[in-house]
Amino acid sequence: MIAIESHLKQLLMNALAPFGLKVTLDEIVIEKTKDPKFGDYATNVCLKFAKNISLKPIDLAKQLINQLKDPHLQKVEVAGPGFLNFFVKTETLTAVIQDILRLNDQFGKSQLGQGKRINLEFVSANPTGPMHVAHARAAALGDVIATLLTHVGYKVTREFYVNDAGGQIRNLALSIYMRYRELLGDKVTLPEDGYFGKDIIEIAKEVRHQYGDKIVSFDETFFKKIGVEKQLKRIQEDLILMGVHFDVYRSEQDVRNEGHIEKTLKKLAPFLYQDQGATYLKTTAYGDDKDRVLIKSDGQYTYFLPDIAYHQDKLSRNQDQLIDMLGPDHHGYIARMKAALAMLGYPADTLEILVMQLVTLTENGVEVKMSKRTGKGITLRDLVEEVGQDAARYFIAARSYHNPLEFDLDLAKTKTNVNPLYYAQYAHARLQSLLEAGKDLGLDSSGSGLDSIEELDLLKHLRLFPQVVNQAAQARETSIIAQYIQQLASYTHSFYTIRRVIDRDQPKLSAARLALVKASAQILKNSLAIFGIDALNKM
RNA sequence: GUCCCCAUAGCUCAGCUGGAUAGAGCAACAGCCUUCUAAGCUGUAGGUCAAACGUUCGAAUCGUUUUGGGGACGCCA
Repeated sequence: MIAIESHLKQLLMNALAPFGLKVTLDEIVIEKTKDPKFGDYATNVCLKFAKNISLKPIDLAKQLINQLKDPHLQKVEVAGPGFLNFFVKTETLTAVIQDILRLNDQFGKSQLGQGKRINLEFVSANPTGPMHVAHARAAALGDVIATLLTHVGYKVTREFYVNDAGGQIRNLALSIYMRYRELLGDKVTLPEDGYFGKDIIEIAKEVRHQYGDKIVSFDETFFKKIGVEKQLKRIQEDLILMGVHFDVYRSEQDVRNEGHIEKTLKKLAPFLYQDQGATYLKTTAYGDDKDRVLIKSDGQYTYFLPDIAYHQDKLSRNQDQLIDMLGPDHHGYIARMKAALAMLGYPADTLEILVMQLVTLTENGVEVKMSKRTGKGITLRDLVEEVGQDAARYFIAARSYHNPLEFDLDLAKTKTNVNPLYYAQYAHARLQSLLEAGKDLGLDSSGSGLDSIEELDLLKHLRLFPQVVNQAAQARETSIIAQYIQQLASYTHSFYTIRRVIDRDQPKLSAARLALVKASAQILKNSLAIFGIDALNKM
């Protein structure tokens, strides 16, 4: 299959040269037309560059058109104020069918990333309690972005940072201990910043079951270890519910124990200073709006210092680029972490931070804040149990991460056309049933005889898939794939309804249409696979 | 006060490396099943792209300002 956009760009670049216009490929914009009367593709180069050589756009277009002879083009027209409209030969458009049928699930993949290693850190929920809907969003998005990057040739490591050190974990340990004492009949006062959830009582019960009543004093290390283990296990169970797998769980405590902090401090030495007993990092030297404390006056580290050490640790594990996915409350953190990495000598684009916006849930048009079961905030588990893994993943990843997400629970549960995931699945199931019913007719992948609007729309859209995947990966925008899927499903349903595929009086045309059906089904499958969703053969 | 995100149809959202008449789904209305899955299709209606100014042959898209909404600004993590 010829990549028509780049082909046309090349053609235009060569054609413009004799006019004294030196234009790079990147400066030439080829766009898909909205209206078939403008052909298949259009360019605005004449509008853009005519004035450089003191011509009217329309005159340049008229002269240029004679240079634009090409075997793939049926004709080229000048339109409007100076657009060039390209009408592509049908044979060129149908060539995509053969490519898809040859490459199957490889169609759409590329080597754009050239094997570059990307470490994508996401979720990293604190092991102090159950994961909530915000974590669900991070989990689904991160996982789909990772798949997307893998598709375009990056080597991706999915990483979860376990915040198992620091004050909050001490609070967790203390909370479990107090609940444990409580079980033994003691009157206790829970720590002010403690954790009061039912999960803590459960853990205390398990501790008592396992160790009996013999623990008399607060052994911080012991309770931390127990607490983190239990909570992390729960988190991992939840991630499985979401269909998310991490390659690396990296413990903050390990990062600390392995001496990364000391090493990092040493490297940062030129940028450190003391003030009122605290150690500051001069992040303002690299664009932050104020300097940040690394070591508090009581000798404890802030969160920031181990986190710098952690980023250094990730990079030392042979990673070319880091991507962090964070919630909106962390946006202030971007400048300081980038500053720190710059001080450590890394190029500015080493760290990329995706700031994800908030999630709200609605039911019957009303925002749902509390879980019906627990009366607390809605957990990831509540969400998956309510709508299922596929819908949860699709609804989350179908929206751009940088906009707030309104998750409509009713919609995700609806098994009708209202639900975009069902719409796409239904399209796939219908195509599969055609292939089943028409398997005696064979497939004609040459595409000869396909010339209706419905067929051409579908063909043009199928051709776009590889570049859509690349574009989505580069923008880290899974929503672009969802848009593509909805459009593909729409073209598929129109084609299905309007053109009869299996017609035994016209076996040649049927075979050609079946090949198109097979190709379309394959791309529906490939695109859903990016979301980690299996296409359904029957519904 | 500073910073980040956002504002497009009644609702949920696309479109934003500037381009021809601003799109989709839902909701509303009118049609389409004796033949491949009606969980579908076709059509009608619905808009001051928050506002103003600017850049441009051309602005929903770029810039400035204003308004409105959400969030962040710790020796918390």
